[in-house]
Amino acid sequence: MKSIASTSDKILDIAQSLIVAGGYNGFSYADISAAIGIRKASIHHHFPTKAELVAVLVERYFKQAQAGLQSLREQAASPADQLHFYVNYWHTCIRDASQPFCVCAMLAGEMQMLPDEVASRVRAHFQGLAAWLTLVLQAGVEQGQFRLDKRPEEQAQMLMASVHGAMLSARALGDPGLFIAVVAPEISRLRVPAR
Amino acid sequence: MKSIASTSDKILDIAQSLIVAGGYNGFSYADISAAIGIRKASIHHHFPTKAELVAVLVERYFKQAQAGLQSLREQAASPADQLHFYVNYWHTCIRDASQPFCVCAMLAGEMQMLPDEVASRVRAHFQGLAAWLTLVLQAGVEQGQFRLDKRPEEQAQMLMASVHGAMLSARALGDPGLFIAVVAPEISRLRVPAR
DNA sequence: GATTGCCTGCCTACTAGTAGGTAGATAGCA
DNA sequence: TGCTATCTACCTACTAGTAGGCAGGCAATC
Repeated sequence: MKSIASTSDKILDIAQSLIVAGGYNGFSYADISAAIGIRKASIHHHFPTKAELVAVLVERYFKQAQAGLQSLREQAASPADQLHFYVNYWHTCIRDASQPFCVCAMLAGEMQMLPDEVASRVRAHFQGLAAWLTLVLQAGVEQGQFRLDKRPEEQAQMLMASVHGAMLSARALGDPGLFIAVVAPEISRLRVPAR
Repeated sequence: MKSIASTSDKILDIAQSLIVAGGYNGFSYADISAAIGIRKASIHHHFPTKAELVAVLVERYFKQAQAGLQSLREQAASPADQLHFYVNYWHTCIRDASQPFCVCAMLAGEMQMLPDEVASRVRAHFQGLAAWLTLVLQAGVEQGQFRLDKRPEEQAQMLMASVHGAMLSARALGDPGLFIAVVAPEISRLRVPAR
């Protein structure tokens, strides 16, 4: 079960943290090389081109995210809890600076100049996240936990925008607490008043 | 009144559109050079370093934004109208792709690796925008136009996040209409119900 | 059981091209 | 004259990517 990370996994890990810090054009093979103590050419052995590296990276991120969200829906007690766990995941990441930004949110900003194979995967992540949020909101309405002003799909888009915007504000203003301060009220207003 | 744009203005204009497209690391002096038909070295005459160019650019953007928001507060009839005009400005920019993203939102993502003189100005823009939104919301409450769940400063942060997140979603999903679909309901829910 | 050949992972050494930036000449203008 | 804006020509450092080699593992063959 416990296995040491393969070189290609290490490359992806480092690349991911570099992208989170500075985007697609914000890192080079030389940066990765220095970070994991391997020659530049060896990275090309695993990932022939930068576009391919990032495409694989986003694909991996997409799958991890989908799996995580899926298991959240299976395990967390209620739709409200599912939402709570989701935002809390990011709250923790941002607070301890382990991954203070979503890779896909980062790349979404650079969409216009991303290689196609990367751009399409970033788009897929946004669609997947919106779909998950829609399902959770729908379930919450059915169970009488949420009351929405708008259709679940629209409310999901609003929530997703709120999360990504809050990440941006937290980063711009250098205030990790801002993330939860923005997102928490956005969620709690969906809940039907306790009686 | 009508004056042809100076070379340094043209440089800033092009640089701004390039940053909007690809961020700080997404453009080079060569790109600007090609776009306005001037040699690379001539750009260095106007802006010795890239960091300085972008710092001046963000400063200019900050001042333009502040001036625009200020005059909006003086001219627009009501706080609700002021908010309406603000989001409509971006709605138009995004729809006709003239400036489909806020420079500072773009740069905020790259905050960690931005030169200090740029980062501080990006932060200033976020603070300025939040302050403006706070003032508008406060005025709206005083005039009985808005009813807020939270303190105006918090509500302003939520609104700002929503706007930036909506820009990101619109870009990621390639759907300009998504911006207003997300932001409009976020604003209309602040208004007290008509009676 | 040794030999053969292939595969993986990494290496050194290199390429062409681009990055930001500089030095110094020139042309026009006050 | 001196200033401003531009130019040509160049620099160094770095970019993504390539060529070719080499050590070790694995597996089929003799």
